[in-house]
Amino acid sequence: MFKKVIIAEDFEEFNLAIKQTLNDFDIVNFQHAKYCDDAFLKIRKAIQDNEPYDLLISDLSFKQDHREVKIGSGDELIEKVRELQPNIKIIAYSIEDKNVRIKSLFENSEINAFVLKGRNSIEDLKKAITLISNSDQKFISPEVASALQEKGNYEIDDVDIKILKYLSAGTSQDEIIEIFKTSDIKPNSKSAMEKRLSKLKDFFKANNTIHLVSITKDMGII
Amino acid sequence: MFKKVIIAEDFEEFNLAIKQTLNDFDIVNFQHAKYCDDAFLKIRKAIQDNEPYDLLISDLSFKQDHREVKIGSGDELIEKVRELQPNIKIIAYSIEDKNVRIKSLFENSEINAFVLKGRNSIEDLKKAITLISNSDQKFISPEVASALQEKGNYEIDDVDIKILKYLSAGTSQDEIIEIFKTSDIKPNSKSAMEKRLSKLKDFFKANNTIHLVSITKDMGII
DNA sequence: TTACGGATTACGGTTTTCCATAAAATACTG
DNA sequence: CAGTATTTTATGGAAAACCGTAATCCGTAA
Repeated sequence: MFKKVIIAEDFEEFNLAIKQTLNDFDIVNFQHAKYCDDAFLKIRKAIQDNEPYDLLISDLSFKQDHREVKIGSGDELIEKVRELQPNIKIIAYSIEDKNVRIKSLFENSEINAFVLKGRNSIEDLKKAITLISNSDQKFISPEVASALQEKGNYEIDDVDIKILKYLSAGTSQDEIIEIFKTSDIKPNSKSAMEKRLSKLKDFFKANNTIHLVSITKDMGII
Repeated sequence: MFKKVIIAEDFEEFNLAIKQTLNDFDIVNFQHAKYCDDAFLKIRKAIQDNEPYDLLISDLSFKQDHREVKIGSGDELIEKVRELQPNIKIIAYSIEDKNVRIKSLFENSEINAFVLKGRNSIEDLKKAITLISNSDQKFISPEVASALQEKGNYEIDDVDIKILKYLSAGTSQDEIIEIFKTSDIKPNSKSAMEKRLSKLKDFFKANNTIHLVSITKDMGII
């Protein structure tokens, strides 16, 4: 079982629930941080002190407030932590239920478990901790387990995202082309723009551009 | 102080936190429901039994799952409850931070308090309960207090919202007109549609329709 | 009834987007 | 180097959206 745990979570309620869960496991050596930055610093300090954490439980989205932060999301935190301390076990604990993001967490950051916040999340959290503490198995909440089976990704690149963001900000296609030309972004013809949009609409099964922006907004990719 | 409380909240973690808060007030007679439908039924039954609740603490957004529901959101629940039992005190307890929705809750459903879930929500919840239990004052979490000072009422009606929703779902203007004609929604000409959209774009300062949908999505109107 | 005003609808021209095809540029291969 | 893909750009016509103006409908009041 885990000996030293760090929690990154901004909401009081979830912190409370996680603490109680850890108590049930007789884990007493844990700390929590309400900001990703704090969590990261603590993890780094623990390594320096030769008393590293062996489990990170992290939320994905953090509310912005007055404080300036370097790491603004759990995704970033997880990525950095995985890099800093490859052997730490990581549980993502979030309301996020978009397949793309969940899959990316498992593939790119090699998280050990994904627990979906919801009507049965505490139970799931317990299962996840039990499972990953003594094995290298992965845990994922059943409601979103299908995320991992998703096949085939055509990769969406930076330029795609840029286009979508400009569109959602009210920029016309022609204007975007102009912007791309002046900032020297490579494919910048009318045709290229149209082809890209067509691909995106195809990929996201969108009827038209409005629909496309709407979908990608919902998915949180813009 | 309140004698009998009902909680409508689907997440375990928040339920736990609310319960602890009520304990601090020595309120022991409370029940919670994970679905709006259940909460409504309990409130109605309590009235019939002549033992009505005197406080409702309700979340605004509820996760959808396999179960079919009549009341899908806290907004609806609150509206119906206010109608059924005008004297009940209502606390909306939500992550929602869009001014429009908060303002509408105070104005249309006359909620007594709005507590924003976040880094200090338990404290706010306590303040809200204390304040509204013995007076008719309103409470609102400071982070969103500005919502009430917003001026300029919208003349945006149901049809506007319908149009925006259809647009964001990928329906073309012509298709929407067809739908309106078959469902007998009153202004259903091409011109009317265009004029409406033009008004909306003007009002929201949107460059084009994509922008309009994007803005209204961000504001939580659709 | 008639006259007026507001709301709705109809119409026409312009712009933007959409889509298919072809030309040009670039990369890849033997 | 020639020849063949692949990618990027160009072109033109169709559809959709945009925008101003004019005609029509409809309720109200003189």
